[in-house]
Amino acid sequence: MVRRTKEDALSTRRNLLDAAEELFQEQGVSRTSLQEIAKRAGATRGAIYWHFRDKADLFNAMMERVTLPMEECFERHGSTLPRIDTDKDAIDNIWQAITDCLEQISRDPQIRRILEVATLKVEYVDELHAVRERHINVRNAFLARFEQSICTAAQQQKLKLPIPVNVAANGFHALIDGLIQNWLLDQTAFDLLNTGQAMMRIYLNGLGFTTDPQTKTNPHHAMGVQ
Amino acid sequence: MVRRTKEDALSTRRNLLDAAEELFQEQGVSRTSLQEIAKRAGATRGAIYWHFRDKADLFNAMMERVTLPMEECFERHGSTLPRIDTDKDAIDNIWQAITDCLEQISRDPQIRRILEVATLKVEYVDELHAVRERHINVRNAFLARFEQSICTAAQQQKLKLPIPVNVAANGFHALIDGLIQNWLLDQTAFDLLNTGQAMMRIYLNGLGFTTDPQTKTNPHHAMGVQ
DNA sequence: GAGTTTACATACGCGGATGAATGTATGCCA
DNA sequence: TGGCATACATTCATCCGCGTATGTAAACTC
Repeated sequence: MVRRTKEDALSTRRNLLDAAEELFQEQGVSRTSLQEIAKRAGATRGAIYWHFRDKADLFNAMMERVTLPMEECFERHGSTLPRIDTDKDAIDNIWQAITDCLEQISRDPQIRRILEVATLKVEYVDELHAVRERHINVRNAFLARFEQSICTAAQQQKLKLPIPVNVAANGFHALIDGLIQNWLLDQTAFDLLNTGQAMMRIYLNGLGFTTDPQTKTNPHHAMGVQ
Repeated sequence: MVRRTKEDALSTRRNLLDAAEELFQEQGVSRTSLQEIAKRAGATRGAIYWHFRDKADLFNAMMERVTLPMEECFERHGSTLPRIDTDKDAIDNIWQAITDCLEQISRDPQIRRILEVATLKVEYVDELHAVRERHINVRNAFLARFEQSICTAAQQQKLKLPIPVNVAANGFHALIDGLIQNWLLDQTAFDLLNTGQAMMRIYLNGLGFTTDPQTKTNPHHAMGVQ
């Protein structure tokens, strides 16, 4: 084989990650050999070992391609901490961020594939525990964020929460997370975005918040999705 | 090694399943060899191949030890379909069943281990797809059950639901499922039972149901846990 | 108490995956 | 236009796990 230019190398790397994505989804991570990945990418194992240290390194690189855009959702909608004197309702930021996420998952097949791999097709142990830690960190960031928002919103609406705010945050996260995971298990079972918004309304309503029936789907903005 | 009696054989089988449980939890299913399982159980691979066809068969047998007691939770509380003229509130049955489940998970370390393996330490592909199908079936049964209950309860309380009943059921399931999975990810993060009950109250309240603040933890009854 | 079955242990052969070592042809830079 | 680094391909040695075949001694049956 001939030596490639720098752009060719990047494309090779992309092809490897794409092939890994597909094969991981089809057969699971552990049952997929580097040989197979290389073959589908039209390369050899040599290319893999050039771009990545080992399979775990490749896996982590693959995960980067989805965690980044997902985290952007939250940065887009209120990266600053909510303040009581903000014009918009504090709940609204959360609502928008989640809606944004769900839309992205519904629309982008690549994100779907990777999420499916991450939730169903990989064993969270030892050398892949970086992903697990990242998972937990994302969750904690989400919880802290939501606790703040819900606290502020309660003050805005002069509302006494029926349960402690951290419990409310945990529940909200469980709701969204469970919804996504269940949807990944059978993507024809229900509509992710609609059901998700309905769930949020029910839950927030149960907390005592008055949510104006804003089913407004935000007009798509340019996203940095690969 | 000497030939054992029938009871000894059963105990060997139990030991193998116990060892598999532990090792699967520690290193994941795919990275655990039958050799290791046999060694920890104080036996050889011969014993495994006597009791089980292969690793997938062993895995399924291990799962049986938790799916059965969990399914019993629902059979205990209203195995019959809810009727409008039933004395108790239809929601109450669901509440009790979920509470029962959560208690069992909190209490029994074996159930916890197996659930952890099932959600984090295994790849749901090909030969293990029996488990995945069982998962989906359990979910569907749960959904059907909850749809019935919520429908009946709405009539009992003369309530017009804000969202379609199947959407409400999906959301409820996602909430409980997500809660359990998140708790498994970090069991010190929150209290499963209390948070679960709070979540149910919030969600049902959001649907419009009046839930009497019944934090009543049902007195433990004898369970057929293994 | 002889034969059969059970409940394993041991031994064997095989494929396949991994990581490292080595080969190689080209792009790039001075 | 040489020389070095790049971007792989190829080869090699090793190991490990699986399934199966076979051995075996005790339990059970009659």
